[in-house]
Amino acid sequence: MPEGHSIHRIARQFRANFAGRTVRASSPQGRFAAGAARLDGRELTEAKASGKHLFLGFGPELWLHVHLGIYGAWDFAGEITVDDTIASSRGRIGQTNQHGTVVGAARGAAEHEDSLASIGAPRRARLHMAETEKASSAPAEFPPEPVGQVRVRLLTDTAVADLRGPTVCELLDDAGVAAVLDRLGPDPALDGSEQAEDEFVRRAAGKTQPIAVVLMDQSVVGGIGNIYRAELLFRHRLDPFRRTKDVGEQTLHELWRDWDHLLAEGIRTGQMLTMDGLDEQALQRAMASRADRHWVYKREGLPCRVCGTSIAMTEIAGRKLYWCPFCQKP
DNA sequence: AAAACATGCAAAG
DNA sequence: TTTGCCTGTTTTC
Repeated sequence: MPEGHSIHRIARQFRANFAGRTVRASSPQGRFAAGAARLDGRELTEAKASGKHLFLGFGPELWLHVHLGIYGAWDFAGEITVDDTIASSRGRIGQTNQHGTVVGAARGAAEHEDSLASIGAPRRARLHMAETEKASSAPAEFPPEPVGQVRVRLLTDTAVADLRGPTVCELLDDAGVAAVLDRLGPDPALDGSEQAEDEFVRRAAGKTQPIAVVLMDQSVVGGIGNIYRAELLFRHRLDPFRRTKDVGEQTLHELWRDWDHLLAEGIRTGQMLTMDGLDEQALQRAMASRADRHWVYKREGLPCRVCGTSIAMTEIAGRKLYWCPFCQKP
């Protein structure tokens, strides 16, 4: 279920707790036994994300490539770093100032940094990372017994990471990683350059498919899922069904920059906050209820926050699409 | 408590 | 086009 921000946070977790460590690798479930055997005893050297894809490097020419799909999750335990704004309570989100503006909102790739004030020294804990995150107290024993269908377990002296339910879990060499990255569209959190922005516009601009479909096409731009798609379209008051070639390059550039902004916020907070500038009260409501968290996503039949029109929903390309028929008129 | 649903994707048919 | 993944969350009974 996770969209791009979650995968970047998982990559960061691996950098913080596993990079530079020798790992024991196994497949408690058995379905990745051969792959785990090849990883076993090697050093985890690198962790990066592009779109919804995670790449863990194990020295030269050996990568673990993971895609979580809908059900996938990583569970960390042991001596691990924890983002305390998430914690077990589902968290307080970023400080807001008197204008209701989010303070410290990242504005680009340069600000996607690992060193966040909210992440302290490693401590004994457990951390579930999927589309949402939940921290809890550490299991009594280390390493803990695998729970459920653990495809891969990566274990250091002090930390363990269990992968369950992935759509993709495979080993690649450098060329294999390059091939995957090549078929993926640019990801502003991986590459916030102007070239990446131009690449997105180039990949999108000529398409006759609806903009709602193209935004979720991972070969056009990385990391946008069903929620960010719906919310981006509303934020730009765009008719979801307009052919992408008719959207205009200016708007495509604006969509890229807004995605950069939302993704940076998602990575920073661990939450998909798609309504900027909420006051404290609205923020509390948003945290308490999904229906109060977004402009249109999962708000079918509820009044549009801007014009009061009933939010519409239909299925397009097998996924539910939410939009305001008035604000996002053709 | 049980059922329905989902913030994807790839493989199978 | 359908199925499998294999789980957490939300909704319904």
